Amino acid sequence: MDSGRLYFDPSSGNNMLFLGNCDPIFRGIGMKLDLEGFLAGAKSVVNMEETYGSKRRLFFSSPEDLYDEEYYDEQLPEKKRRLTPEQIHLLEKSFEAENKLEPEKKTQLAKKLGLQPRQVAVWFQNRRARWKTKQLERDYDLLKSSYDSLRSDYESMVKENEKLKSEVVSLTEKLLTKELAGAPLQNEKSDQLPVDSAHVAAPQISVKVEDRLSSGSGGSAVVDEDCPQLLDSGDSYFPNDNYQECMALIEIVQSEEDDGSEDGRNYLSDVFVTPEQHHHEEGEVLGWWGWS
DNA sequence: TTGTGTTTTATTGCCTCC
DNA sequence: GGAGGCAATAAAACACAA
Repeated sequence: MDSGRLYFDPSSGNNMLFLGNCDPIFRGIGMKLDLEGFLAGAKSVVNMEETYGSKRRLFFSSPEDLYDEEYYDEQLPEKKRRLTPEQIHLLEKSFEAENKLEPEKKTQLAKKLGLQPRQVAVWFQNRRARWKTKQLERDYDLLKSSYDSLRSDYESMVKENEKLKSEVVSLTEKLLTKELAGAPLQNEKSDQLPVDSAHVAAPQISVKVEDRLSSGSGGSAVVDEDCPQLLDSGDSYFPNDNYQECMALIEIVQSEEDDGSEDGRNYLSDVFVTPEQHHHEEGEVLGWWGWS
């Protein structure tokens, strides 16, 4: 560790290589050498494998070199030196062009920068890692804004839905009130509540027909115990409260209406029915009104 | 000045590909 | 099996507040 490090010597303006602490036998010994000289092929000193890792790197051609005074310096340089802005600029430019290095390009770049090829490789490796991290952040931001937008759409739709539901309830009430006031609605029903279109959006609610028909005056509609089910048993557009409110009104209307109707039917009987009843009720043609 | 957090450079170990 | 890539990590360098 901490061996073969490059640093910039401000006094000479040269990139220098720090050799020391690289091997048990050299531990504690530090030395400097002129990198330019090294790169130019100064042969007496360094025989270095490019690859670090588990391999042992050889710094001296012979043990004698270890004791050669000219390579020592009392003042130990920094262990790690940051690259100069110029070096980084060139590396960045190369990275922009290509984020992976061909071996030739690596050597070429290393020479140009006065660095070891290994340093260039490491720089690219770290640069790729940084790029990846940034890319992940960008992707996260993108997904988050997309999620936020969808969520906001969803929330406004929920609000709109609530609004429409309360509108339905209030209109239903008005309708029933009108009916209670005595206005015959038989002819209006098909206009106001076309069965086909109504199918699309209503919970299925039923009134037991036999109950409705059983007596002249006392026959009250009874809500089927199993009835308050929605077609889609999951999310309801028609909360239980509203449903019960409506059913209470229907009960009143129906008990009023039974007396006078010709066939014992009113438009509400067409409206509130379960699919089961739609099939089971004998002799009765029941419509149904559903919300989707 | 010092403590602390962040960034950069370098190492290690594992994996894949040829 | 060697070369090269990547993830994880160490450690130096740097930035900055107190």
